Amino acid sequence: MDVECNPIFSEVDKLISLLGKSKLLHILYILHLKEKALSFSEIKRLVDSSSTTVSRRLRELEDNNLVNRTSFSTKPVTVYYTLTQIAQLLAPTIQSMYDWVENHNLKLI
Amino acid sequence: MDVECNPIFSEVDKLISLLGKSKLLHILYILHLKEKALSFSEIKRLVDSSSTTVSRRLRELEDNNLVNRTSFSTKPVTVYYTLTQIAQLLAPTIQSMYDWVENHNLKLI
DNA sequence: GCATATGGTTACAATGCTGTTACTAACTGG
DNA sequence: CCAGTTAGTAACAGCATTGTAACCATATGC
Repeated sequence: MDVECNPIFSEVDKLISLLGKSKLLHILYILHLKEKALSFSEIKRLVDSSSTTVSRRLRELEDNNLVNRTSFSTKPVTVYYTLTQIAQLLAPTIQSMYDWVENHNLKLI
Repeated sequence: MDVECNPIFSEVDKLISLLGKSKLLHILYILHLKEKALSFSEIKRLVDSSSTTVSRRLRELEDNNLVNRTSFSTKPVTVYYTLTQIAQLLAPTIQSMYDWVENHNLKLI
């Protein structure tokens, strides 16, 4: 076992710390469900959060290669976000978390 | 979608906040892998953490019905922890998180 | 000129979480 | 009596995260 020596455990720590940030999981889930590129304002509306939070989360997701950011020179500018290939492989895991919550009506503290 | 109105989303928030606490996911994972009851000190050793942290996490897991706590009147007293049935249903999700990290050698920030 | 829309950033105070240290209590063995 | 084992708890300082409010630039419509 040797948690302290196994690099997998510290990498999982980073992942769960990232996923635990407010709204981040919902952003990934919504991008997965919609199966298309979403703009900043669409994401902001769908997760019902402030610009600050959405901006912070999208930046962190991009830094970790979990979302692609593409900006188009429309007027005004629009920026679209999609899941990266690696994030799409994580999507079933995220989905199963939502399913678990839904199927066993919990009362977590 | 309506994240703000959907009770599933706020329940998932609670779940991910819980899972995000330090060492908590590792405790669940180890209890899943070992497939048997583990004592406080075994858990402490396996996840390589302080009494304080292990104590806090086990208490939170118990409060959320994710672990069973059973104490035996040996001398000195021993306390054993196991996954609840509902936690066992979450175990594949947790396993898939570890697998994802292992299979796509990441460099998360 | 002014409001609105897009997509953000900055600063700040409050809250929450973390690790460390010290401590408890019951019991055994020497 | 003293050390060691089991299973924790209490207090505290420091760090991280959060939400709020204000602000920025660019461009269109009236």
